[in-house]
Amino acid sequence: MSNAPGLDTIHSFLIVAEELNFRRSAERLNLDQSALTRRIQKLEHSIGFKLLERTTREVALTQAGQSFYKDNAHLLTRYAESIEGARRIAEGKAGHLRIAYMAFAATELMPSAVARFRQAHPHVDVALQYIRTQGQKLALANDEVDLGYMIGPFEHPDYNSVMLSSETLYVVTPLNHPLLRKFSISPTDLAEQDLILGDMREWEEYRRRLNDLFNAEGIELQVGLEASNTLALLGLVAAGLGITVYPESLIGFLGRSVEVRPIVHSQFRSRTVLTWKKSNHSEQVRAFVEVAKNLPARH
Amino acid sequence: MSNAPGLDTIHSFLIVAEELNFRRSAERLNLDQSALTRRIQKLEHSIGFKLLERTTREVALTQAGQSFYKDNAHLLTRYAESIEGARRIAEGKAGHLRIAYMAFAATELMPSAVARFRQAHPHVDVALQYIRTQGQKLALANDEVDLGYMIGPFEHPDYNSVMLSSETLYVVTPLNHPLLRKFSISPTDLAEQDLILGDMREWEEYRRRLNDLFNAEGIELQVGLEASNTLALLGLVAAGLGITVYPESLIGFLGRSVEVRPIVHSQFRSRTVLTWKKSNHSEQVRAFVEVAKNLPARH
DNA sequence: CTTTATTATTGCGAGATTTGCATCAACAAA
DNA sequence: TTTGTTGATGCAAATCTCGCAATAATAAAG
Repeated sequence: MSNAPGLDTIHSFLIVAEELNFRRSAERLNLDQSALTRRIQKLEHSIGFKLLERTTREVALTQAGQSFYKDNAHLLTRYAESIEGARRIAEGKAGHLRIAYMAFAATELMPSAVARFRQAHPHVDVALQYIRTQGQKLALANDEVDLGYMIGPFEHPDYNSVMLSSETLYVVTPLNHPLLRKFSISPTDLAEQDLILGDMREWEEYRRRLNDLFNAEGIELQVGLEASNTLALLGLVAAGLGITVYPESLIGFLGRSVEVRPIVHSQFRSRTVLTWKKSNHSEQVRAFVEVAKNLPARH
Repeated sequence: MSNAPGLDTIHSFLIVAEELNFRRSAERLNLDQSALTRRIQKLEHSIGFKLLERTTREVALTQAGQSFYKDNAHLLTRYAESIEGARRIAEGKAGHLRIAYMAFAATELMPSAVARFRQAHPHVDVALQYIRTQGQKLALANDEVDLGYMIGPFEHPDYNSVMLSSETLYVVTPLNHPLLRKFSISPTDLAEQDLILGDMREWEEYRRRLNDLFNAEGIELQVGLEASNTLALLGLVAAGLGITVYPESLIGFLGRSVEVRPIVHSQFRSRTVLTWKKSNHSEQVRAFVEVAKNLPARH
């Protein structure tokens, strides 16, 4: 039993079983007729019984040969299909991809990348999941997602990450707010203002980052109110209870009840990175990152 | 594409995919570890992409490798099963057999052979078909049946046949018939008797044979009446309208309303042969013939 | 930090396998 | 009888495969 036949040998038998003629079969196989004869002989020897009944003038399938043919007729096709399926995955044209995203990537960065990726790789099924930055780090570690759009920067020896955007932060104020007299705002202008921010549980990383930024400038944030969603937050701002700070990608979605002004300061930016495990060698990940990095700049 | 892998190579990959360790896999395969490495390398080269991601310390399946594994996990099992199925047929332990029989084989010869054959080859399904001798010759020629129990002898260059029985012929008479005074009958005793036989359409070959036998003795048959089935025939005999001739195998089935006497003459016998096409190399046929030839003599 | 142990890979020569060419034996058709 | 076609076989060259030994990478242990 040590000598299992090759797929080519099985293929040879299938051809002979169809042609019932060694010379023609050998021709189809681009093989010498004697070699073909020997392949069949060896195959028969390896399984222990005759598959073909042959005289010098005629070749016929034995009953066992018929059964063997019927059972293995599609073996090669199946094998070829298994290769094609695997190849599509290897080339990143199939398989699946689980992508996590946080709020700031939800409006522009993630959708446009996913749209373009799906166009290029229609056979890859993409699963999207809203997870906040901290949760994404756990999800990545546990291999629950393949990629995460998170607030950056993020440096870690086990992960790769590329910075996809560094957006200007904007101050969001009620209409007719005093700050609007200036066309652009500096961080120090916000020192005395009441801030309305998302609460810690929901806006964790963003709050942390903002704190760091202001502290670096020697400014202590005065958070007067908290809300857990954007709509509530905007309502409070519009009502004149304070101001808030949002990255550029979101301000296009704000209503007309508030005004915005950019914060002019090289450090006051919101950075979004795309992160994945270094040990994740999936070709789909590579392909997606490629797409995400090279998105055409939005006017 | 000319280098299709061997089944052993595929097997090797499956093992490695399970073990995720070349050394252990090589051990399971009774193969040097370097040879295993090369098999996998060659396999990957033949399909054009990597199946395994390996460092010197760890082996992991690529996504493509996972897909390839899943698709081919049962390839070897299926192949092994295809061999087993074919082997059973090759050994005559499976497959199918179509057997035709005529009346004289129906009571003893065919049933006992079939019974014994099915016991030895339970996986062969046997299809039985009542066909008269002439019809069997057509059925065999058209490959509609594999074997035929027919009235013999039958000689033909394209067919094999073995004689299974040569039975004494018996005269069947009404009770108290004059012929019963003799314990055994000679053919000439029948010269003046009224005979009742099966009609030509239903009893074709038997009638032909009987005619030949009597003619060879210079006796012209006087067929007084014809019937198309045995029961009607016996009824006519019992009613005293004539006598008839049956082979030994049937007289045990006759009722008590008639008497029988053997015909003592070396040529006056009914021969039953089992016939099959020489071109039919089915192992089941061979096996059945073997069984049929070597049936234990009945009592 | 060094040593040790374990891993997969690579170089190489011996042996086995496969191939193509030439030839043969069987047999059908002319 | 001749001719042509079939599958099988002898043989030598090319190719492939294997096992042994050595190597490089790296994790674990001292």
